[in-house]
Amino acid sequence: MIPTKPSKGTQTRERILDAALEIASRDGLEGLTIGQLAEALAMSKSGVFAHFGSREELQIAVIDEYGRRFMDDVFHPALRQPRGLPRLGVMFENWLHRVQYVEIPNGCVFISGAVEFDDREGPVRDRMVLVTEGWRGELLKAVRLAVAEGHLRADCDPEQLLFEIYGYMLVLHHDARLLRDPRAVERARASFMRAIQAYGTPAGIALLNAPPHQRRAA
Amino acid sequence: MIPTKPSKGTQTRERILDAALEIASRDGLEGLTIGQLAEALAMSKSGVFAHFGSREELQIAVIDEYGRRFMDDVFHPALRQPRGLPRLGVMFENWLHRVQYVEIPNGCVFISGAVEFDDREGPVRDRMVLVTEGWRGELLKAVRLAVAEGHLRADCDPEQLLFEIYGYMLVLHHDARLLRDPRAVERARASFMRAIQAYGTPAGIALLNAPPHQRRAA
DNA sequence: GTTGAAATAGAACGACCGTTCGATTTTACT
DNA sequence: AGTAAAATCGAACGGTCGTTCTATTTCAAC
Repeated sequence: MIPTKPSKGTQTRERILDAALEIASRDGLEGLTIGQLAEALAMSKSGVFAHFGSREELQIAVIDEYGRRFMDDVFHPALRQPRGLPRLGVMFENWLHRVQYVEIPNGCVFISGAVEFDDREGPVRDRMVLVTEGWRGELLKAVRLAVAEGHLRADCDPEQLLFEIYGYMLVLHHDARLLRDPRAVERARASFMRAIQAYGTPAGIALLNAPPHQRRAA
Repeated sequence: MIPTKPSKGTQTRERILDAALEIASRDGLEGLTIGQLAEALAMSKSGVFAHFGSREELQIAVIDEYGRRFMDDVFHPALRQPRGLPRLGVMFENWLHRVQYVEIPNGCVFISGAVEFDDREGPVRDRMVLVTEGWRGELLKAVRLAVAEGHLRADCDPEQLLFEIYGYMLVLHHDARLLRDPRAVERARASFMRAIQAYGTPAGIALLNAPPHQRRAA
C-alpha cells in the first residue's frame, strides 16, 4: 500500500493534537480548553471542535498520542537490548532521559491525568487506566524476563520491584517540578541502583554495570 | 487565657473550611469552586466569599488546614516515641494509616495540589511548597536522628532515604486510587522495610521490629 | 431593649466554558 | 472546469466562574 498523502483534515488534526499535547502537559487534561487551543492555532473554536466531536474525545486522543510518544521514546528502543537487566536498565535510562528533558520541563500527562481522573468515572479515566497499565505491563514483562534470565533473584517479586521503580519516577517528578530540586534525577538513579542491588544476582548486576549502554545497536 | 466562645463568623468559617477540604480533596484545589461550596453549605456565594476575600485566599486556607490535620495525625503523635528508628517507624505507620483510611478514600490535597501548581507561579504554589517542605523537613530531622542514634548506618544519606520513602507514598496513592490495587498498602510497607534493611544497622533494625508500636505511651 | 457592627443574601457584571447550527470557504476528484 | 464533499468560520445558546455592589438580616455589647 503506497502511503497516501494525508488529507487536509488529517494534517490539521495532527497540528491540533500537537498543540493540545503541549497545553495538556502544562495545564493537565482538565486545563485543556477548546478556546485556548483555538487561539494557539489561530483557528475558530468550532473549527477545532469539529475534529473531535467532543472535549472528552479530544482528551482521549491526547492520552493516546502521549502514550504513543512515550513508548516510542522509552520502550521500543530498549527492545534492541538483550533480555534481562540490560534491557530493563536501558528502559530505565530512556525513561529517566525523557523525564529529564521532556516531562520535567513541560509536565507529564500520565501523572496529572492520573491525579485528575483517579476518582472520576467515565471514558477518559478508563483510557488513562488502559494506557498506564499498558506501559506498566510492558515493564512488568521486562522485570519477569530479568528473573527468568537469572539477572534478578528468583525470590524477587516483579510487581513489588515495579511498584518501587514507579515510585522513584513519581517522586522524581514531584521533587523536580514542585520543589525544583536539581538533585532529583541523580536520586532516582541511585534509588534504582539500590533496588537492583537488593533484588539482583551477581551475574545480573555485572551485566548491568559492565557495558556502556549502546542504545543504537541493531 | 480562657478560651472565648467562637464568634458566629469564626464558626461559619470553620464550617466552610471543613466542606472546602472535602471538595478540594476530591476535585483538587482547582476544582474547588465557590458556587459548589455555597451549594454544599446551603449558603449564598457572596456569603461564602466574604469569609476569605478571594479564591486564592480560600485555597491557601485549605492548604494550611490540610497540613495541620496531616501533622496532627502523622507527625505529632510520633514524637512520643524514642528518637531514631522507633520514631521514624511510627511516623511511617501513622502516615500509612492516614493514607489508607483518609487519603485513598477521599484524595490528598498535597498530591493533587503539587501536580496542579508545580508549574504555576503565585502565592498558592508558594504555600504548597512551604507546607510540603515543612513536613519533609520534619521527616528529614527524624531520619538524621536515626543516623545519630546509630539506628541507620553512618553512610546513609538522609535526603536519599527521604526521597525513596516519599516515592513509596506517591506510588501508593497512584496505584490505590487510579489502578485500584488493594495490595498497594502492603507494597508500600514492604518497600519501606526493604529500605530500612539496606540503610539500617542491626541494632536499629532490631529496635524497629521488636516492640509492637505503643502509640499511646506518654 | 437599643444600637452599632458583623454576617449573610441577592442581583448583577464580564469572562470563559462546551456545544450547536447554518453559512461559507476550501479541498479533492472526474 | 465543474461539482460534491470536506473543512472551517461566526454567531449564538445556556451555564458556571470569581468578584463587586447594595440591601437586609443577625449577632453582640451596653
